[in-house]
This record gives sequence, structure tokens and C-alpha cells, in this order.
Amino acid sequence: MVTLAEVAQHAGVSASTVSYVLSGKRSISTTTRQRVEQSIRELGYHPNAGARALASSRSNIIALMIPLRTDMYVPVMMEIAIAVATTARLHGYDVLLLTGEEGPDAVRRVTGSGLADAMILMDVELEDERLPLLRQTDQPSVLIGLPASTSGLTCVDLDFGATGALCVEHLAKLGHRDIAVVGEAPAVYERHTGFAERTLDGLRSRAREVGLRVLHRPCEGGYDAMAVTLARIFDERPGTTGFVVQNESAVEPLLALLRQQGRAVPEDVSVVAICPDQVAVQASVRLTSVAIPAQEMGRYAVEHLVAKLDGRGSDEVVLIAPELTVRASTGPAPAGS
Amino acid sequence: MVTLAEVAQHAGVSASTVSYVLSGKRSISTTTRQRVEQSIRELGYHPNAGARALASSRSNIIALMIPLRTDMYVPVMMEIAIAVATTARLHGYDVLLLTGEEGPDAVRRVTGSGLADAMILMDVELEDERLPLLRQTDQPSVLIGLPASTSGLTCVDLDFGATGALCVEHLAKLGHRDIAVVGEAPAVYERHTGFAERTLDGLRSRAREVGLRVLHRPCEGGYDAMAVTLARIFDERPGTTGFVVQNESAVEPLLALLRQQGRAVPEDVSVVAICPDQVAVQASVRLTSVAIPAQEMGRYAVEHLVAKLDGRGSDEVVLIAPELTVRASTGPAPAGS
DNA sequence: ATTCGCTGTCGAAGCGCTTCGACAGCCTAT
DNA sequence: ATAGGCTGTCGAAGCGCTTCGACAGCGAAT
Repeated sequence: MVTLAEVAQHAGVSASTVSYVLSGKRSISTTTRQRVEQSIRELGYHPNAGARALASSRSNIIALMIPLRTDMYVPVMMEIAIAVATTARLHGYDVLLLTGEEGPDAVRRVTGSGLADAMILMDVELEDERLPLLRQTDQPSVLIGLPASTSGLTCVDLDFGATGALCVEHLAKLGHRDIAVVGEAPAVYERHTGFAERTLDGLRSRAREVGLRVLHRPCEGGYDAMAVTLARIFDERPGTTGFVVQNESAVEPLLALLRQQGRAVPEDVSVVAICPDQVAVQASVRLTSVAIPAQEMGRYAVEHLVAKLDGRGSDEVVLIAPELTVRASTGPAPAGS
Repeated sequence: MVTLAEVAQHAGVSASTVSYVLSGKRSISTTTRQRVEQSIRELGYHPNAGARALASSRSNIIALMIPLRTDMYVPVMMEIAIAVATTARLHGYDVLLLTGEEGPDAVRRVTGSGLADAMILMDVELEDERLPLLRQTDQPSVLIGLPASTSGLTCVDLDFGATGALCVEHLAKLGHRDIAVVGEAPAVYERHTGFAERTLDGLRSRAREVGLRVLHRPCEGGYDAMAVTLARIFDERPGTTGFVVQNESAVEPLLALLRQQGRAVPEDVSVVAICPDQVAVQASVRLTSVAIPAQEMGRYAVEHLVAKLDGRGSDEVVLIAPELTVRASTGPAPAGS
């Protein structure tokens, strides 16, 4: 393994000079710099990460905590993870993958050991156990999601409240009076994941304003669960003509079931989904949807952290405005309803 | 930040003693050990990762390289990543997430800098550019996937050759004579990803043995692409009664299209999928499928690496035997065919 | 009683890097 | 001609840990 000292010797300069060439923290003459860079290339030198971390108290690693469970939004998670990893590399950082399993202990471990310089947390609950720790450490962090109180925290998320409202507005404008919300799995509500509740709140309050009736039903993904949920919905509100689907793994089953029951989309029933665009366009009916901007959130999280680590930037909460794209799954409410 | 020295002072022992308590590499009297452990707890000590890595040349980190592209098997990737992270933690390792984007450079960077002690590579191509580097470094690695030559490498993968054969056998036994294979996206074949080709080979050679005709068509995921592909298939081989689907994002579209065309599954047409069990049971028809053992592969990869880092274990290629689960999407070939 | 071999603990060196203060040499302003 | 200010380079200290050799103390074997 090639060391700094060997590079220095090869280039005929001192170790500190090589270090300054690498970091750019002091000015170096062009000739010296080139000589050093040449030596680095010839010897195939890579700085030792541990030594660097020890001396500088900087690991150049960002920790990403993803939920262990796979009961929701797998593609979204993946997209965020990839955006985080890619953006981090652009700024010279690597990404450490933590699962939610360890919970608060993972936060303690990472901040205590200097494993990472900063953290990104996903799957944030309203009263998340990890928050107190984040508030008291001076390590920067970004939440992807929105807890009950955001004081002293930085968060990014889609504005799910506005998203819910937007879906309602769209359906209301088309003349629908009775809509059903196919929500996330019950477990998601039970652990008070912010986004699911906020969607519902936004949706209900706008519905009240525009005089629209809303029936909300949590739903596991998959065909069988959706079949049961759908039956209940039509049982309770036979006049339902609009659907808002938040659980993306319920989208395709819903479409299939409606088709099977002879209800045409969008002639008889309209469907709005909250899902990544890719899912919306690959579905069997091109879905009117509000996109989940996974990449944007991942990128933002990293860039905010990098800014903070560079001494720029401050705490803030960024709610991304939802955009609804009209595709082929929504249309005017049928006359008779 | 609490240091080893502070713990030592608090416990009234030397720093090295604390270190030995932590590592267990020398025997320590019970009383001393307890005193030290008490101090560690009281002070909330966490060893500094950089210092530890520097002194021991061990980072306790395993690098996981996942493909950047999301054109295939997102849930499988995610499942593997989570299994890797979870298993790694069990053995005291953390996971560094690398994207395929950097290619061979990532391998160089990681081995050169001592960032990680070992690597797991996914999305392996037959003649992967990263392989020469892996062969020449002494850092242990595991490939999830199978390249053209495995000498000097450790690999785990589902036995896709046997998987293809198994699918054919199942359909043959049910009396099907003409089957179609809905493959991965063309790009997957173009970059010579091993598993896709091996599936096809296994499938074709068994088909030859049992006298079955096979038509293979690559297919992007999604409804539109599947519609085009399906039309071509029936155009060319109207007598097709069996399908093997490798691209999991084509499964649901295929089922929907068949239904739409009035072809009943499994009465008129049988479908076998190669996909995670979760996908198979959540589909609109419970699918007869060969499972992709994502968790098992992830776990195996980590455990093999840990063994190697502990000086146990050796190079080997593990091909997991496929298991076909019969569900509701396959049945006897229709009489007239 | 002396030697031998344990067990448990300590001190010190060193891992490879960053960074601070020092300073040589040169140019500009007086 | 001299002082002052730059620019570019160097040496040394130190980051927090692991690990090696040394050795004190003790019981067992001679």
C-alpha cells in the first residue's frame, strides 16, 4: 500500500506539501504541484481513509438510514438511496447504509464513533425516537419526512398535505362527489408515519371545503387485500366514483379489479395515484398522478448536508410543492351519480 | 468526545487494558473487566472508527456495489441490500453503498484507501471490467451473479440454468408444446448480464430434450411494451400456450393483457414467473414461480466474507438450486393445441 | 527453597494523515 | 539600501487506537 510519505519521497518534497497539493488548503507552485500529481499517478496512490479520518476528524461519509421493512414504497426508497449515493459521490462523500432496525442506537453509534460526518433519515415517524439524539448532537442531519415538531431540524419532503388537497380538487373539478382513499397498510398508520396522516388531513380538509365526501380505508398491497378493501368501499358507498390511491402496490390490483367488475376507467370511475412517475406510466391505464420526487429529495438532502459541513446553510424545512399530471385515469364524473 | 484514555483513567487502568477488554485478545481478570465495562457505560464511550481503522488496518466495513440503473429487479436489489446490511451488523460490520456508476474505479478506490475490508458486487456481467482488479487484490469479495470465468472468485447466485430447465419441465409435464419466454429488457442482454443468458440456455437445452418449441422475446417492463411483445408472440406462434416470464415488471401487464384478450389463466394459457415470492403471491393470479432467493444470497455473501476476514473459508461458487412453487397460474395445456 | 510457567497488566511505538508555526527567498514600497 | 509583506515549503506534533514485548506476582513443580 502506497503512503503519503512514499509519494513525497518520489516527488522530492515533504509529506506536508503532498497533503497540501491534495487538499488545496495552501498555495503550491505549479511546478511542484505537477511533480506531485505525477508521482501520485505513477505510484497509484490513494489516501488511507482511516488515517485521514483520524487526523482531520472528517470521514467523508454520509450515513443513510433506510427502513428495514419493505411494506411500503420500495421503489421510492431505492430511488432515494441511489440519488443520495450518486450526489454524495459528486461531492466527494461515500454513503454508509444503515437499516432502521437499530433505531436510536444507530444514531448514537454513528455520532459517537465518527463513522460518518452527517446522517440522512428516512421513514420518519411523528414522534420519532431518534429526534432527541439528533437535536443534541452537533452532527448535521436531514430528515426525509416530517415529524410532529421540526424545531432544530432540517427536513425535506413532498408536501403531502397539499398533495391530498390537490387530488381532491382535481376530482372535485371533474364533478365527483363521493371519493374513496385507498391508503397505506394499517401498520403505517399505527406507527404514525407522518406522510400518510398528512395526506389524509390535507385531503379531508379540502374535501370539506369543496363539499366532497371522503371514505378512507387503509390497504395492504396486493390483489387479495385490495379486493377485500374495494368490496367494503362499494358496500359502504355505492356511489363512489373517484379513487385516490396512496399505496402504490395497490394501484395495479385496483385497476384490475375495476376492470373485472365492468367499471371502466375513467368513464365510470376515476383514479388518482400518489406514486413515482415511472409507476404511473407503466400501469395498465396511464395514471393521473401526483409524483413522488424521490430523486429530488435525495439530492437535496445530500446537498444540504454538504453545505452545512462546509459551514454554509442552516436548518430549514423544505416542502416540495406537489404537481399533478393528468393522464388517462381520470375524467368527468358519470352523469347518473 | 470520549476517548479510550479517558475510559482508562476513569477505570484506573491503562489504555491498553481497556483496548484488550474491548477486543478480548488477551485475558483480563473479571474484576478489571467489569470495572472497565462500567466506565465505558458511564461515560458513553464509542471507539473512534478512524483511529481504529488506522491502527488495526481494519475498517469493519463491507462495501456493496449496486447497479445504478433501475431497469431491472428493483425489489430484488433492495431485498439483497437489506439482507446484507442486517447480516453485516450481526457480525459487527457496517455497509458502504457504492453505485455501479464508478465501475472499476470504485474498486480501486475502496481497495486503495482501505475504506472497506471486503466487497460485494451485484449486477455482474459475463466479462466484467471489475474482475481483473478483484483477482489481483487480496481483499476478499463475493459476486452476486456469475461471470464467464470464476477462477479465483467467489460467487453466489441462483442456478439460472437449472431455473430455466425447471420452468420448461413444468410446462412440458402439463402438456404444453409451444412456449414463449418474456425476457428482460434488451439492454440487459446487450450488456451480457449472466443470469439472463444462463436462464435462456438452460431453458432452450431442456426444451430441445423434451421436444418443446421456445420463442424468446426480450421485453421492457410496463403495459405498453408488453402489449407489443405479446402481439408479436401470438402473431409468430399462434399456438403458444405457455409463458415463462423473467422480467418481473412485465408479469402483471401480461396477466392483464391475456385477460383482456379473453385468454384465461391457467385454462387457456399457463404462466410461470421467475420472481421473488412476494411478487408471485401479490399478483392478480397467484403465480406458479421460481423464487429468487434474494435474502439468502445477501446473507450468504456477508457470511462468506466474514469467514474469510477471520481467516476461514475459501473461494467457491455456490449455485442455489431453484425451487418451483406451483400456484394458480399453470395448468394442463388445452386439448385442442 | 528455588525455578519455571502462567496470568494479567502496563508502557511505548507506530498506523498515515492533517495542520500549525516557522522560515527562506523574493518582490515591492519606502 | 532597508523594512515589510508575500508565496511556497518544511518539520514536528498529534489525532485515538492496537499491539508487541516486558514484567510483576503467584502457584506448581522440582
